[in-house]
Amino acid sequence: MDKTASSKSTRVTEPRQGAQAIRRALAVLRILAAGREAGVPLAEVVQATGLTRPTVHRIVHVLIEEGIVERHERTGHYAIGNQVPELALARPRPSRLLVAANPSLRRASTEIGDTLFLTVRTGNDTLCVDRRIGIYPLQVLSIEVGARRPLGVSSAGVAILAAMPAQDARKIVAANEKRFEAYRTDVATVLGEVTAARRLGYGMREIGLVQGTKSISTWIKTPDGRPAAAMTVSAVRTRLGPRREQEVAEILLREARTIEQAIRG
Amino acid sequence: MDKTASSKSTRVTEPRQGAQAIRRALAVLRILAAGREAGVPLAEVVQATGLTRPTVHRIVHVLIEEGIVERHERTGHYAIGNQVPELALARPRPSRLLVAANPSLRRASTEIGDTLFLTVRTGNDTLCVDRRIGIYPLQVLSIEVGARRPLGVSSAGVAILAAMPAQDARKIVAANEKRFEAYRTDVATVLGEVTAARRLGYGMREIGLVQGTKSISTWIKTPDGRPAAAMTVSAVRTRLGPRREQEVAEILLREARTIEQAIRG
DNA sequence: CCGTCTTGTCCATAATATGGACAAGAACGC
DNA sequence: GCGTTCTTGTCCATATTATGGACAAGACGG
Repeated sequence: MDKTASSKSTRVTEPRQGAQAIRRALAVLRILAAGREAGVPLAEVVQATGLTRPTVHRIVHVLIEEGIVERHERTGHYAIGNQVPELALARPRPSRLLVAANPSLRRASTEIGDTLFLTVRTGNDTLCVDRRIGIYPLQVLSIEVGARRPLGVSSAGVAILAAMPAQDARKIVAANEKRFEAYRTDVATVLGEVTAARRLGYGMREIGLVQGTKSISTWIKTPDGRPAAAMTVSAVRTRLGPRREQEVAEILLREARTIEQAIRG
Repeated sequence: MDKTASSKSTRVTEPRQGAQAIRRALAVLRILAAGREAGVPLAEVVQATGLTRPTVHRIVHVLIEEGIVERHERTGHYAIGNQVPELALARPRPSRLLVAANPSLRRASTEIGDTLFLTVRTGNDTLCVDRRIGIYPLQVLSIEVGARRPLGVSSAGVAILAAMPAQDARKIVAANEKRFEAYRTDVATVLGEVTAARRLGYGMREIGLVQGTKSISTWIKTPDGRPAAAMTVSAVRTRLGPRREQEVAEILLREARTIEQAIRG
């Protein structure tokens, strides 16, 4: 009687059934989360999840009745509702990672002077959870705390993918395929960047999500060896020439290792 | 063609179908949220939701796979997972209410000197969203930000119930019946307290949830007239005799009206 | 080693969620 | 005004999905 394999040590559990609807609702929520305050039109949720329109419509409206989703009067777009942060209050804030990373972020921000981001992996997305503004007058500020994107479209996402087994990374990238076009990229490009990052030891994007910017990201692994987060510097491209790229990468790598020690404690 | 009534002005929409499983999953989540960090054993979720054990088990484990729920190694209890605050980041923090209430809380805290709470209604629960510690050496601190309880078991809950149409209040109290016994109260007691609060103009509990304490709560209504929150003072009973109860209630009532003005803006 | 907890699993069955097809608005052009 | 092309919303027969009774397997205690 060994059907779903064991379930103790290995992480091969996924396929529990009898809850399609719940999984779908969560998939919808994650897409809505990517839309932040502004929210997302129904059609986009349909496209991003691959569900049919009636299904998404039904799910979204039930979630509205439950207070989990809100609808913007003006645009008709759907967004994460009040009740989500209310549920979140059940957990201790700030998280372990944020506490562990705080000194490193402060140190690196002072040393580097450009904008620093701390980004976590959540499912198939990256999520910006902290941001430090540097002292230089020209800062890349367009990415805010809470910003969520498919893994692979930012340098942080590339770094995180590079730090996991190639097969897992491929699976995630494939799962995000439908969402890539909105960011003007595709599976092949992303996989190429991931391979490059593996070779370099850190993630890099010559063309940041913001026009004219460049980003460098190092991954941060949990004690079990899986990448959980990334530390990123973004700056106008001209401020990150080859020599400085090297310098910045070294600082980021050093602090990433420090954070890894700190979460172990 | 008037089936589900209109849908524009009136708030009678509720009964959308085709999503039983999603609603159930959310009901489970709300119970887990009440368990905060410590979480809740399966049996208690079963009891509180009225669902069958196999159903709760299935739901909870799917939510674990999805990262929405976590399980405590030690106790086996289930709790709200990482991904919930991550979804919550999609919303602007702090909320409008928190911003609007801030000056009032500061003022009242200085004037009164005992612990002040701001509590919101969320579904059939109250949820503590802010707390101010006063200057007196003996403070009621056992209720923390994030604490969640069935509407009706705290003075804040009684105040909120008192401020809504009697019929709505009765419906909520009835829905919470199963959860009351854990707080050593029942439907009749709660309804009695609600009636008393309506007469007084504020909620009051001679026997607070903490032994030997007394609490006074005023409700805060949104512009549409529905109570959304409550402002509470808790203190050791001896510090809240009839004369001081009157004083404190007046301050709370004054600040509640101020907050109502502020959220209108 | 047996009773009494708890949590976990199975599977036939009924009920639920599904999605194709159609409808109803909204925004635009002319 | 009237077609055109968007978007979102609804219906309902159908098969897929979630359900829960019954049984199993640990964990604890005496």
